[in-house]
Amino acid sequence: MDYRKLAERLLPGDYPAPEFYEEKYPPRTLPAGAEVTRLAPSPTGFIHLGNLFAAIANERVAHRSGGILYLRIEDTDLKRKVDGAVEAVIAALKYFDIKFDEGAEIGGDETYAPWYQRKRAEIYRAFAKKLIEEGRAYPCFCTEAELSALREEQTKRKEITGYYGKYARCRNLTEEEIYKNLDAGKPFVLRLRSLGNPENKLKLRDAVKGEITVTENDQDVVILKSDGIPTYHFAHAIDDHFMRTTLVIRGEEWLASLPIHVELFDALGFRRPRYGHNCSLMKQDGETRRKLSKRKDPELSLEFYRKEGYYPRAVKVYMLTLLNSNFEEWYLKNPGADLNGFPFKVEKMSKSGALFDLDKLNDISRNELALLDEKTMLAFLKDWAEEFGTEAQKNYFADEEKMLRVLALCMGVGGKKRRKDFTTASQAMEYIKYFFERPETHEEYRAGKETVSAVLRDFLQGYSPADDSQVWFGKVKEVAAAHGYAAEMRDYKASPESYKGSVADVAEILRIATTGRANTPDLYTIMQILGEGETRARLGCAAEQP
RNA sequence: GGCCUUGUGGUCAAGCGGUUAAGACGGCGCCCUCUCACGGCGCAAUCCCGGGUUCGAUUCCCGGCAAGGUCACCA
Repeated sequence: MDYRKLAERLLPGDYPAPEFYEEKYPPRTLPAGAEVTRLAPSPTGFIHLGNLFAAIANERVAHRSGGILYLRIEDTDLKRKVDGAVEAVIAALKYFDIKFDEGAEIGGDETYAPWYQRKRAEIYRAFAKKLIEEGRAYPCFCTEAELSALREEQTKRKEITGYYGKYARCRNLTEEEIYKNLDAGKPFVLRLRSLGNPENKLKLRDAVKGEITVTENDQDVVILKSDGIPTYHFAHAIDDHFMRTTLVIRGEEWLASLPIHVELFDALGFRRPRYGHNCSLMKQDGETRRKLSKRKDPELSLEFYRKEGYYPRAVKVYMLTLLNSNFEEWYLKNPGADLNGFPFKVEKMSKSGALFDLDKLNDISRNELALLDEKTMLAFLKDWAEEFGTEAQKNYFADEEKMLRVLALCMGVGGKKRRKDFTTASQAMEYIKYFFERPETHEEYRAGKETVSAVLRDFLQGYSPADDSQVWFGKVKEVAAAHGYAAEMRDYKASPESYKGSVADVAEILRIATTGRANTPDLYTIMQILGEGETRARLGCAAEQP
């Protein structure tokens, strides 16, 4: 068969020779050991936790090694295209401090552009044509119906499905048949003529999994779809070669198609990049565990964390603890340290899929928030409230001075120990509500109504905002003693039966009356922040209707 | 079903021929304490199973089993 003639018929016109592209996209001049990694999302605009997981790994590897992280958009499937998606991806990742050195909508060095696969059609066709000329690719005229019939047949006979060996009908079409189909205007795809044999195993080194066994590919996979656009596999080989990627870190779900990629790189005469297949995030679902899914699990969406008001750094810290097992230990020794200072290693990446653990994230989140100073916290909460808060919550920020005092108290700023009362912004806003709004409901008092009223009236009598905390607490003790409660905790513990209760119970009455809650930070400071008028109003109100 | 990957407490995991089998989260208890939070101390809980190899296997080999992934003109 005259392959050159066929190639010209299938992809007419002059295409540059491979050498042209080798020169146009020369090997990068980077220091020894520098890795070039990439993120290659399809432009759906939906970027989730799994994407972030891989993104952090790619970013860390590139930047730890003095290399490059770039963004390539895999827009070969029109159905997946969403307007503004690329900007959304960039913004979402920037939120987690992941920045690209080059790529779509990034600007900078244009040497390896374009970064949209749709704009690279000529390159793919040039190499497809070359493959046809070499007899390594052929047109396939099978219709979708024929293909699914074939698949059905294979399934019924319990054979491996796909287009391969004796099932690859168009692989052995005669020259006449091909031209007859072409003349008839039949649409066609271009398939790889696979030379592989699945009996043959190939041992490869995966950067995260170590030694892996790969079965040779024997599928005549589609490389150019009927619209002349490449499939993922073909575009991957060409793009990662000419963009000079050194390390492809991608999800484990790609491991199954690695044989295809191996054969494609070989057929094209390209040196393969190194691969690292990372595990996916799992979720417990009843008895079994499964990959986090877009439809079922809201926590997969990055939007979920923004809405809840997780501090972005907390999410990143959690991702890093899952990504590198020694990260947690390092971070324990260097709390609040620059995350980029951690010596991230691909080899340290986990080989098995981790169950996503919200408890752990929450713990990390509390710790991260406790690390902030009140100004940073204020800015974070304010931003959150602007976007997701209620009108009332937005108003909390009208008096910044007061908010700063509230935050300082709730975070334990100035005290010996930081407080860790909230894990997210939404929770924090709920938590500090009583500083800004009168409590609508009050938790149950343990004391009886008469006692509550009496205690409150008594306290109100002696209350003076000028008191310091010592004097203030002294007065609480006096009230306690006057109503049959132990003023000193140790007295109460020594003989609980001699008292109605202890100061703690009296403090509880005051606490619930002013905040509505039985548990709050230091009550003295709360009254100071509320001010005399508000404090008296709340206590008085509670005294009348406990 | 074929192929590939993975199996250490409930979760994330360190260890990789000899260890009382780290640590973190969660759970429970105690202490501190005007409540809560913080902090401190402690407890319960783990090497998937069966064969080898070895003086000795959680660690090495083989075989099971289980879980996950994947089998498109989607990426």
